[in-house]
Amino acid sequence: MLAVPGVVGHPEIMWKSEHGMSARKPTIDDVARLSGVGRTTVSRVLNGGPNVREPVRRKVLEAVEALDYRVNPQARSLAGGGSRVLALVLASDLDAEPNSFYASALELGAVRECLQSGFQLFTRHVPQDDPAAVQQVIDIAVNQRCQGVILTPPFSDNADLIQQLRARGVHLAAISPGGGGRGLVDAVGIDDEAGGRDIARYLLEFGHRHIAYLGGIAGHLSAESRLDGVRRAMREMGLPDDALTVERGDFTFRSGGLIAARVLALSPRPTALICANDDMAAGALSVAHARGLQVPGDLSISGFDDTPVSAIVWPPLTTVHQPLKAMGGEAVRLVSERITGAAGDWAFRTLPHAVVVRESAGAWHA
Amino acid sequence: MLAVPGVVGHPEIMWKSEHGMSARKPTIDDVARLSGVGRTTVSRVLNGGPNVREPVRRKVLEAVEALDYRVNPQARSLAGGGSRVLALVLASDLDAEPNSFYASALELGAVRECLQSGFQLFTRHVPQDDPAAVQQVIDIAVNQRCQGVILTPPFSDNADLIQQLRARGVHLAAISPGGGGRGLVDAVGIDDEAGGRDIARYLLEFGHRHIAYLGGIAGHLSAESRLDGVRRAMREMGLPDDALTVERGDFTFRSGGLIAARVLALSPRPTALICANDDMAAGALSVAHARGLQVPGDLSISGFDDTPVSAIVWPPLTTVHQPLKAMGGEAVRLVSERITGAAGDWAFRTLPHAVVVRESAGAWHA
DNA sequence: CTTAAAATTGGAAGCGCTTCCATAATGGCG
DNA sequence: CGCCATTATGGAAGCGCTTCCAATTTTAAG
Repeated sequence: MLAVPGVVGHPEIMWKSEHGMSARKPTIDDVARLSGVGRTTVSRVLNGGPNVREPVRRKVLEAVEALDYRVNPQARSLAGGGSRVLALVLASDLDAEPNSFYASALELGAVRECLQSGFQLFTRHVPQDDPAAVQQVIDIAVNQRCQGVILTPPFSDNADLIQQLRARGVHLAAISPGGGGRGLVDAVGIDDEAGGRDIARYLLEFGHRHIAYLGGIAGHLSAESRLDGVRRAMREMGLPDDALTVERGDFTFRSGGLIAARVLALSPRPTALICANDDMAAGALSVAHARGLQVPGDLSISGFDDTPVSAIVWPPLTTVHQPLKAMGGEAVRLVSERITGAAGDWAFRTLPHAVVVRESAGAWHA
Repeated sequence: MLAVPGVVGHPEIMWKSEHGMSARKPTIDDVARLSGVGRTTVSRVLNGGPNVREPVRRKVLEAVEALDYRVNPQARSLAGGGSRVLALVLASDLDAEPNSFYASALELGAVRECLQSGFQLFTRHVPQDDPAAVQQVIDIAVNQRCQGVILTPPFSDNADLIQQLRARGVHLAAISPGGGGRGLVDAVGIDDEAGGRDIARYLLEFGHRHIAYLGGIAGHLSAESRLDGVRRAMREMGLPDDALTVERGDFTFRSGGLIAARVLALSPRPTALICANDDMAAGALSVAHARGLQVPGDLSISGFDDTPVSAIVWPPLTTVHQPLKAMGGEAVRLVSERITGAAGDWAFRTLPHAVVVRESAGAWHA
């Protein structure tokens, strides 16, 4: 290590790196002293402020390097720099396994963007059906002094929650809001209605005429518009309303199986199952296997989301791809723009979806 | 809201809840004023300190309630109360899907425990094969001023990383360390060797005599001892060494399929595949399906971990259950004990595992 | 060369909390 | 009833940073 003039006289700055903890982490004042400028100037350099001449900036940066200095985020936050903390709120049924792949993909995309924009991300799972859920989300945001919160369905549609968070000065972005959150908050999502229409069309082209839709909870508005899309596709193909049977579950593997069993007992038996997400499709697939039905020979099944689940099951699921990572990243960008102060109307960014053809859907044996 | 004596004269405390942000969040001084005690006393109550008389404590708590006061964690941290931030570090191959279920289960358990003990948890995914991984983990810990870090495999075995983090005053706990981390750090895990032995025995009892072990990367020590267990079981059953074929992948679905394909081309063909985790088993299962092999009729397959993947595939996987949530929780407890100051030798808590019998393993057609 | 305007820079005041230390109240005993 | 050991309580000093504002240096006109 260099013999640093400014640091002389502060013997407690030494690092006893061998036997445990260092005596003291370098502070902004250490950097200021070492680079021979004022504390304020260092702060300017660190925060990309204006009015710093190039040679000065370089000197400061060198000192930062030499001392391996890192801004203390807690101090920065206290001093008014903003906590730079964002929370990603995911719904989950407490002890049931969360829809991990969906959540992970969103999180991954969000974290990556946070790294770039210098935010810190917390991911928190909140039991969606809990009546205290709203309060819990607020607690998360307020307790940690989050500057922003990213809401996922069905929280994206909770106008009350949105209102309350905003009243406490928290900036927001929503992922896939349906009617509720739309226009109330910055958001990102795909065109769910088109997604539903596309997958339905794909199936109808194989000639399927009895279709069942395995949906999620009704309050999940974006998933609900997938159903609207399915209905539209059928109408456009001139099919009667009773060609479609609709049943609802809760997006879990288990409920997919339960509903599939119910639907497969119908007569005439549907030849295709359109599921609201991949997990439910996987559940339906298991039931099909258990009954010895060939997929897609006896029964076509489609998923939604294109999470890894769709590739893991057999046969792999034909599904609708959602760019979840990109959605997570975009959500971060949206809140961060709000935090930076950009005003204006609530944005809704629509990202592209696509039907991913694998092997679980096709024509059926006569 | 109550007309609060102490607050009079501070008109800026009002909440303009309608049009956006509140003017100011209540501080500890507001609580002190309202309850008519000193700031220090409030702090004591908030932190469970000694020497506070019951009526005083109650008064303070009432004021907290009335003002909906929350400690500002940033301020507390700055003042020396410790950041109360923990980081859970997970390995992942950057763009490959992380083993989400494994990660989520650990995280869920950890978060739950954190809620109880008042810690804040960050979950961060670090590309394991990156040479800069160690530095990245250190950055996460240092930048956020984490008090503790929970390491998962293969970081649990990285003595260098452990050393460096400790040198910076970060407290640690490791999940499932193998040789490397064992004895260097507080840790929790199952008896992997016994787990491997148990599942191997289960299969051998069906009479399998040609077995392939689909392992993970060799550096993943705890998974490696599962293989030791398998070997031991075979030896105990008097089987020759060449009854076991060992191939390695990287714990992903994809590599499971790749290796399975290779192994199934062997002659004589193994009648059972023991996989190092559920994802690889799922990959192997897909390959079996693709080749028209009956499972378990033609081929038995077993997983490890008992993540939801094992229930989602068909047939559902016989696997070894790891109490992942409990492990996550225990890890938090371990670091938090260190932070609180309990000294002593490094602990290793062994949690119970169990063979979960489902349908992917059994006897084979003669 | 002056002189005002613009660009840099640093001093000082907190942000909300914990903690050290001094002060005040309480209690046990002789 | 006093006196000293406890037990309670509050005052004041920072923790490391951002930011307001005043001071200083440049630069651009005049």
